[in-house]
Amino acid sequence: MDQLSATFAALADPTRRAILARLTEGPATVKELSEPFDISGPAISKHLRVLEKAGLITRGREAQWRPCQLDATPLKEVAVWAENYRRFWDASYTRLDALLTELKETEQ
Amino acid sequence: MDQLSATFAALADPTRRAILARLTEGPATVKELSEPFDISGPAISKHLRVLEKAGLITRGREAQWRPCQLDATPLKEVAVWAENYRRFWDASYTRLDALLTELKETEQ
DNA sequence: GGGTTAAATAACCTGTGGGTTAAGTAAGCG
DNA sequence: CGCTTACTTAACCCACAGGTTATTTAACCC
Repeated sequence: MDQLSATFAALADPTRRAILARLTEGPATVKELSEPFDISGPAISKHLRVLEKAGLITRGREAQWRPCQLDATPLKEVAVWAENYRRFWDASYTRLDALLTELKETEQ
Repeated sequence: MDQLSATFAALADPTRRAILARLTEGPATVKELSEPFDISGPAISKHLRVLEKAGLITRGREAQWRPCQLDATPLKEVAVWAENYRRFWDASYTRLDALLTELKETEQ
């Protein structure tokens, strides 16, 4: 699976997006991250593994804790990818497109 | 499934992203869209249904053709969502964060 | 009407995603 | 050493995603 697909797949789950949001406030342990959800520890571990494989988090080791930290690098790729479609949602670009089309027609 | 999750899930597949890229060049029929891939028609139909449910394409009806058209609106949501993480990948923001932290510490 | 083309639907297979519980690993602590 | 805490791994379940082939629907064309 390519990098971008892995990133999108990781982001498709609300729990994982919530984990990323929490990590914007700073590093956290697995226990802390699991607090807001009523799903089991192993389920959280799996989510973290997906995020780690997608390169969205890095993990440390401090005694019996495995602190997680956000790595937003892949999100830059997402932003860049989405930006390429800006002209298709942006109204001013749409008007520009219409203008260009019109010009092209009058040329012929 | 919420809108954002549906969008990310739709974007997680490379075939579907390729279809969106093709549709930036203008509307296309199902046949035309399936041309570049060596997967069956029904498989393409399923991909299109996913894209349609995510609101990324709209479909018309012209005789026996069902032309597909790009609707990038959900991609704006993606861009906005990703932009919220800009300060975590942008180096200058990182330096700003460091500066703010430093300031906060000297205040105490 | 009969044949052809475009596309969707149905039925099926297989892999994987997200969840569970139970057991294992690893570190702190009395 | 033995107990507790933090976390992972293993084994399992079920739903769904992505693919297939075969069939159906719908429209055009002769």
